Amino acid sequence: MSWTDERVELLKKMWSEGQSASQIAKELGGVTRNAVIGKVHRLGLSNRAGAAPAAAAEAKPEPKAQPAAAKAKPQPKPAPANKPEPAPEAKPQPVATTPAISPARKQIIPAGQPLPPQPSTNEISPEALAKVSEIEKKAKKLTLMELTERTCKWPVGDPATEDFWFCGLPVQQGKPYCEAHVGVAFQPMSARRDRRR
DNA sequence: CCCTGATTCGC
DNA sequence: GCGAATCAGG
Repeated sequence: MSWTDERVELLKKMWSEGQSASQIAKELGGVTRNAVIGKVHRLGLSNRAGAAPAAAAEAKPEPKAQPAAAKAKPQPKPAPANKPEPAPEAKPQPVATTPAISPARKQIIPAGQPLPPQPSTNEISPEALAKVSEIEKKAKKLTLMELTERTCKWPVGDPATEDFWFCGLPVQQGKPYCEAHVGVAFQPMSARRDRRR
């Protein structure tokens, strides 16, 4: 595949829209994200200047004044030092509360058996909760089968209803949930204690 | 581990 | 000009 006018145009469009290089590459097909990034640079729009007003104070004193000896090929190649790897220490402890109880559930009585006692909202930080309800609008609303190792597995709604789905947003590394849901699922023990009412 | 963009350099 | 390999960061 070569960079035809239309392909370049699509590239420019998507790039200025904030699409990632990999997304653009997928859309275009026949190219890798590296190719896209390379092209972006050659086109000179690496600064995402597509629509960004940009900060006036763009102090870019980069003289770029490389002495004639530009061919300089330093590459100090620092030695990969060992990683002491801090220490587990104060690791937040997973809270085993049942997620459910989305704001949408309200007072509707589940069609089936009454749900088990739900600790729900009262023990979760308001901030985290707010964050959740906000991103839930953007949720992918996946079905059980659509979940992958990389999609948030946070359930939303009532399983006894049609109004039930899984968040599906990109998960936080290692975790089973997206950032927002990790926020309500995992809490430092202290925070949990303090909230006790 | 997954992803992001940035850079280098042989082709 | 092109883009894989690599780098650097989240």
